Amino acid sequence: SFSWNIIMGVYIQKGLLQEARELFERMPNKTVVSWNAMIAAYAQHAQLGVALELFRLMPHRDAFSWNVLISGYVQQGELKEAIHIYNQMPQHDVVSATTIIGALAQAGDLKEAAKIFEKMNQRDVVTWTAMVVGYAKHGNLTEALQLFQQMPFRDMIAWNAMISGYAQQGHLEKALELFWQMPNQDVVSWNAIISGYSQQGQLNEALQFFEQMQWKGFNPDKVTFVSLVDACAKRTALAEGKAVHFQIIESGLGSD
RNA sequence: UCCUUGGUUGGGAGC
Repeated sequence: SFSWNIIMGVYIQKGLLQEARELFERMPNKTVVSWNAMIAAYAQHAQLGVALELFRLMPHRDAFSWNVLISGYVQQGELKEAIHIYNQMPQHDVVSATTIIGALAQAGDLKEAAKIFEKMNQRDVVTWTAMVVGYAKHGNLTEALQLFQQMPFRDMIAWNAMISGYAQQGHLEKALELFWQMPNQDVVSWNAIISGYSQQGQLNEALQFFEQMQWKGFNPDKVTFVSLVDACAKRTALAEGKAVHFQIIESGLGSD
């Protein structure tokens, strides 16, 4: 049954829902994972009705089943309905709570997000990061930083989230301070700074950082280049734009 | 212990 699920997963990944469904129907030994995967596929492809129908039909539901459905409603922007399902869930786990926290935070309802956050008995690094991002994206960097500092454990995504928060609000000095403070950077960290400069219209700083990232052996990606092109366009910096364009071709990302 | 759910970086298009 593992192998059936894996093949079904390939269909789903390619967006072949009909094929996945046919396989699902023909599977002699459907497990809860098969059901969950099928429900997730429909939920992510804006077919919540079908997802819900399968959810109701399935013989045994686990936490994944609930979470898959909840995140489907969140992804389709149906926060109210997502919360409604969340409230019907027999036992919330860290994923379901984090999904709702993330959705509330994104919608700007940080009070409600914080309420759930505080009520949770276990939070993990994902939960903390969702809160940090929520505050940062809504301009409350003080609260974001406070939570960030209170985190029991910080992974690279958490660092990047905090850095991006500062960068997006134009606080590049603070962003840089954290950038150099973090244990290791990845391409996302570099991009966060570069796009921050780009959004501020600080093309020279962005280009300087771009060079530096390459000295340090990081490969720029599509996001890096889009940020730079954007910065060049803002300043109508034709020469710089051409230089960046040349590097895009050189990097093999020209067709993206 | 393998298949299904939640957090971080960009311009545009779509929902």
